[in-house]
Amino acid sequence: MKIATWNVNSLKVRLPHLLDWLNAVDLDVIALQEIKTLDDGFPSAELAAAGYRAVSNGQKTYNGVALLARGELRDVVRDMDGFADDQKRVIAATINGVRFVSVYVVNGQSVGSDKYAYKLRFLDALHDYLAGELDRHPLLAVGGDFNIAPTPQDSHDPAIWEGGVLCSGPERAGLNRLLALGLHDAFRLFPQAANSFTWWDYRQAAFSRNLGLRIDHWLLSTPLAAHARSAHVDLAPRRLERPSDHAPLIVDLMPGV
DNA sequence: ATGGTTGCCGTGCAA
Repeated sequence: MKIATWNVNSLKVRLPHLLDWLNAVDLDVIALQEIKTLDDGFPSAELAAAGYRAVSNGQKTYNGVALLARGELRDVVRDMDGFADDQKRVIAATINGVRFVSVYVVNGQSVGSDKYAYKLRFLDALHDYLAGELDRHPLLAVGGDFNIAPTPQDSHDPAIWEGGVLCSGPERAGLNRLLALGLHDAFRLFPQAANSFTWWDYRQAAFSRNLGLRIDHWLLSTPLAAHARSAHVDLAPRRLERPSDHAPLIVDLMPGV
């Protein structure tokens, strides 16, 4: 089973890229973030024609997440129970016996800002939410834009990024608390090239200079991580004209999970 | 040099 997570930065704008990519890469499950569209405007027919069912938790202009699958999506849950939030950042569904979560973690703007405080609260809520999901679903895969680079090697220049938003201690502590639940950063289960990133700022030709961060992740529960056979960033969609600022992260799981 | 790029029913704001 091949799974991917991709922050598309507007599903409307990126739909041609997404459809071409789905055609080129044989994926079973895709977690999308920043779809920036209401469920009403969701391109279900186009995706169905490409062979995918979809569920979404959409919002106008900002945020919004979705899950696509070749198979049936069961027990769909939107948002985190008990965390009051107008922003649509979480959706979960069970596919082929595996529980999937697509999450768009708060960006946080800058350390010490109100949005940063909201990010830390969101991470706390995500911790409690995923603890519950793990209790119910031993096979759990959480994919998304976490807006956190786990270590200094996950930014192109620690001198610039360390301590700032996306690379600060409290954010990393929040991510490490998720891992301490028994989740594993799928990308680091395998040897990877240095300077592997998933996001590059649109400005200053950051992508062509590989000035990026690794902030998109698949977190796998221990029984699921045991079935992972590879993980890689797919740079092809980021190279296209008018791309998302993120590249997809693909994880291959052995059949029969 | 406090810039720069993208997407949004927007004309500033969030990323």
